This record gives sequence, C-alpha cells and structure tokens, in this order.
Amino acid sequence: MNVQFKKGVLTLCVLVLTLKKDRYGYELVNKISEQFLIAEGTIYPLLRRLTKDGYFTTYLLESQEGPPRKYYQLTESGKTYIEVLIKEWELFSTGVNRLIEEGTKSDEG
Amino acid sequence: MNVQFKKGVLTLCVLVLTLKKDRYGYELVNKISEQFLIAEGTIYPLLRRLTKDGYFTTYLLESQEGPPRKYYQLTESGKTYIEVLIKEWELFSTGVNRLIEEGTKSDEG
DNA sequence: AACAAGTACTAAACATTGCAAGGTACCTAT
DNA sequence: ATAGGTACCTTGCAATGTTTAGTACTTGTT
Repeated sequence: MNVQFKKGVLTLCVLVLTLKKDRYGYELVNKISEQFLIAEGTIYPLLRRLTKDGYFTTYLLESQEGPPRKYYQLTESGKTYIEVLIKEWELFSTGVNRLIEEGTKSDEG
Repeated sequence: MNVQFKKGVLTLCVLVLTLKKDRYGYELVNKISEQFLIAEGTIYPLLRRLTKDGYFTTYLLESQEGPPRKYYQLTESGKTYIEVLIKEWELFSTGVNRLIEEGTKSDEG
C-alpha cells in the first residue's frame, strides 16, 4: 500500500477507533492493519504525539497475555478533533474521487 | 484542508488529469485547487519528479496569455502507474471509511 | 531449566513529500 | 511605465510513516 496515502489519515483512524472504547497500541496496529498494513514504529510515536497534544489520556492495565497494556482514552478535545478530521476526510476523498472521475470519464470541463 | 491527507494522493490527481489531454503546471494547480487548495511550490517539484521517473514527457508551447507553457504528456509507464494508484486509492479510502464506520456505528467486533 | 513464539512497548535514523517564500519573465490594459 | 494576471522555478522547512533494533512479560515445548 502506498505509504504516502497514510500520512495524516492514520491520526483519524487511531482516534476514531477509540471513540467507543479505550484501546492499547498493539491492538490498534492489528485493527488498522486489517484494512491496510501499518508498522508498530508508526503507531507508538503517533500515540505519544496525540497524548502530548491533549487528545488522549492514558492508563496502564495488566494483561494475562504479556506485559501491561497502555490504554488510550479520548479527551473532549479528542472527540472534537475527530469530528473535524472526519469532515475533512469526507471533503478530501470526495474531491479526489471527483478528479478521478473527471480524468477517466468521457467528457470534461 | 489537512496537509497530510494530500501526501501521495496529489501524484494520483496530477497523473489522472493528464489522461485525456496534456496539461501544464499552472493549469493543474488551478484544476486541483477547485477540489482542495494546493500550492504552486508543490506542483512543480512533483512534475519534475514524475518526469524524472519516466511517467511524463514534456514539450513547450507558446501562449497568448503569458510565457510559454510546459505541457506534460503521459508515457505508457505513466498510464500503467495510474491504474495501480487508482486501485490503491480505492482500497485505501474504502479501508478508512470502514474504520470510520466501525468507530462511529453502534456495535463493533 | 532452556528455548521459542506471541504479546506489548520504546527509540533513533531515515525517506518522502507538501508548503512558504522568494525569484524570473511574459503579456495585456491602464 | 506601471500593475496584474499568467507561468515557471528553487530553496529550506515541517510533518509523519518506515526500518531497525531493543526491552520485557507470558505461555508452551523440549
């Protein structure tokens, strides 16, 4: 998968997956990778960034399957940011699709 | 518009707009900016890159409205690359939309 | 007990690419 | 001549995903 496509959109994906329940990093890597592969080295710096920017708070929980998991919980600011990002994504992807249509369909203006 | 969303996707937009007819840089800036704003400083380096990579050949044509225009014409390699990029874009954007749905709809797995 | 494999997190160096800012130059109209 | 629109180019910067390497915990196997 084209690496560059993911730039910025990963932020949206990570945030949106924590809307309904708190998640930990490793879980997010696997969840997102069901749709398109991402590396662990991408997620952890991103999570740190989003936490530093006030979109997440974190807490540790022990696990029976390995070392403790660091859970990420959305803040109000994070929820607001998601809405902005989703709207921007819709505008953007619609724009791209329009250009593709314009470029591949019979007539153009 | 989120800058990061554009990473990589601009390549697709530029290529696809030259499928049906050759275009010049300034024209591409305006055409793409109808959907989402992009800067001239983005397009010209991108066009040089794509030409260097063998996706475009170029030629100059005089204009009555200003200095000569450098037209970009797709090569066979460029046409092949577009098909790949469009497929990747479809897979990617579908994946993102699925994650958004999964994150915003009632139940999830 | 030793080892491998899966889980889980972290860090540093790197590559790619879009933007801002600045510049050159042509043409038309005032 | 001066301004504004057209058209191109370059440099330095910022943002972010990948690669690679490493730490450490748990469970199952030999």
